[in-house]
Amino acid sequence: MRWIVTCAWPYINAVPHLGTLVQLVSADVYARCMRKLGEEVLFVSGSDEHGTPIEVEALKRGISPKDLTDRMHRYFCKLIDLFGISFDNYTRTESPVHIKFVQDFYLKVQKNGYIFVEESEQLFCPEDEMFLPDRFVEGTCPYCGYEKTTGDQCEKCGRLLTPTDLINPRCAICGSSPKLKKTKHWYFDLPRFEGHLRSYIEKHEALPQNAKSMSLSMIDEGLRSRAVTRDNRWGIPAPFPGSEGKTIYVWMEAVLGYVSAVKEYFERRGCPEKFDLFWKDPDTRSVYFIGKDNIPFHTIILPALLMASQEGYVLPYNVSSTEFLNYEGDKFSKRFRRGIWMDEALLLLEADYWRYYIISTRPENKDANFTWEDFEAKINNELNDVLGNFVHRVMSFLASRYNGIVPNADLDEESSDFLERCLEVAKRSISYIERFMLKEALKEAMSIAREGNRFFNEREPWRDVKVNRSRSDTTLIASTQAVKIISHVIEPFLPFTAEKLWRMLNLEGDPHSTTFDDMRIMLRSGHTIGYVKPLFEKVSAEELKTRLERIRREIKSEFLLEETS
RNA sequence: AGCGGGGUGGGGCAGCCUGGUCAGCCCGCCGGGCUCAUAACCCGGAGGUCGGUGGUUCAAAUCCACCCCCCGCUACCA
Repeated sequence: MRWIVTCAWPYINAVPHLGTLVQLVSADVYARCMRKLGEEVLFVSGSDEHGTPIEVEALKRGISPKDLTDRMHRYFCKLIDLFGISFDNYTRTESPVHIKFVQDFYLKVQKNGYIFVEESEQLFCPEDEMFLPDRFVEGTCPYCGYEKTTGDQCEKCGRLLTPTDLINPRCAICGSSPKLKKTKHWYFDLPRFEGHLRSYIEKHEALPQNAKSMSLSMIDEGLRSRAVTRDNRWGIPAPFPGSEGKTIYVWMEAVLGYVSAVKEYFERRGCPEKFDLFWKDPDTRSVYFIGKDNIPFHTIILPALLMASQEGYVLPYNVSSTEFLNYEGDKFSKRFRRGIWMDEALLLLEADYWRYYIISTRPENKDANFTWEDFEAKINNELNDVLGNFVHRVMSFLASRYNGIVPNADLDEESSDFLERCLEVAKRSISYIERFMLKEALKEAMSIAREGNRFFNEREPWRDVKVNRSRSDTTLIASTQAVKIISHVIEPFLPFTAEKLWRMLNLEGDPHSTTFDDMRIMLRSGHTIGYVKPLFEKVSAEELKTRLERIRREIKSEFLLEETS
């Protein structure tokens, strides 16, 4: 089986916060796990850099959109690397391969008869010389009289609006009053795929229930055609004859990045023919880690586009969507500086602390809440006390009483039962990952350390080492082996910790390229371990908050890591 | 407003599809044990009748109806 693992393309109008990290880490855990199962995996994503918000942001800064996204993309690549997200290709929507792919793709869709043209009237700002998306028109709500509502939905009374409903409409960018102007757009004939989409979704067992029911109810309500083009300047030029000056709507091109990123990967490696093997072979499964807000783009728009191309692309195998991560009971907010941003996080603690927290609070069924108190508790009482301490008590015992050398003894029944249990738990953890239940999988992985602590306690090797040496030999062999098992099982979640364990155990190779099967291989007696050092340290929420405030005060650059590195 | 998801001991969650053997897990709390280990580890205990109301059933957290609260989407924000 081949796998294409992806997550939603981060929109890079600003440095992303921990919410974005949920999708990145989730996808990474899955990709790493699949690799260690010996599967063929391609893990891709990229920066989503077109669209109005970026155009506006660039306008505000007085630079070109390309300059803005060049810089953001570079910075983002750095963050991804520091968080240990193991992309095979992290690209961007400005990639020439992507641009050409999207243009060719839509010409093909048009040739297949799924594109039509229609004229409509839209608000246009003469000052900025651009058509305004609904969100970028402000005005007074005709229902409740709220004066600062936007053109899609009233922020006060919640009623749905169209921008032309607004009293005194204003351009949200410059404040001048927009005029109605005629414009022509190219539409994707989505309703024609209702039947195919319905049967795809109904028959597709792997799709989770939430994605299914939401998508089916949308189809039941009736799908509408969607405009493919926009009047934006910043974006991929629309390829249709007569569409000069228009660009492709960001969402209608960003979802195709999942395909183009694979194409780019193989072209770069000089084997473009492998692209078909990944995207057109029924033995390939594609999985998407996304937030709940964009399920329909992955269960409806993307499959419909793939169908419309008639290229035989494989349809999404699973769309694993999470709810939202909030911050201390509120939404993350850049404006109010509420939340934690990815670069700030790295200045406070190493990536694995965050990876652990992110997965253990992964909002799989309902919104989750980051609180400093919870963060401190999880890091200290679980990561530190359960995992860190188990590893450390075993390794330091081996170092101080055995000179760091794995002793020679046979396993007794109790200790081989223990190792059998560890392997079973490991297997369960892996199977939870395969079923996209990452939170549960991490819990299982941690419970190996829990088993280990119990085993070590019951066997009391500190007593045996004086009076019954051969029994404590056995205890240590089994316990050290459990540490080795942990180094495998934890790798998808905590890759940096897995590396540390690897070096501490003085194993050959690295924990990333060996398969899970290797965890069964016993450490040889006489093997010398590398070094012993606590894996983690405890954190103090108060201290972290103070440090964060200082960082925000002292580092003026928007790119924190560039100034400090 | 419509649609989708959620509401389970002090906190965080699982169970619900396929009704009984489910009230389970982690943290915290209380008591005990141990001393190899980062005052870490192990064992035991207290604490919930599963948002509300009504219904189906021999039996409901689990199915049905209505209601309340939170989140998201509703197609030109991404």
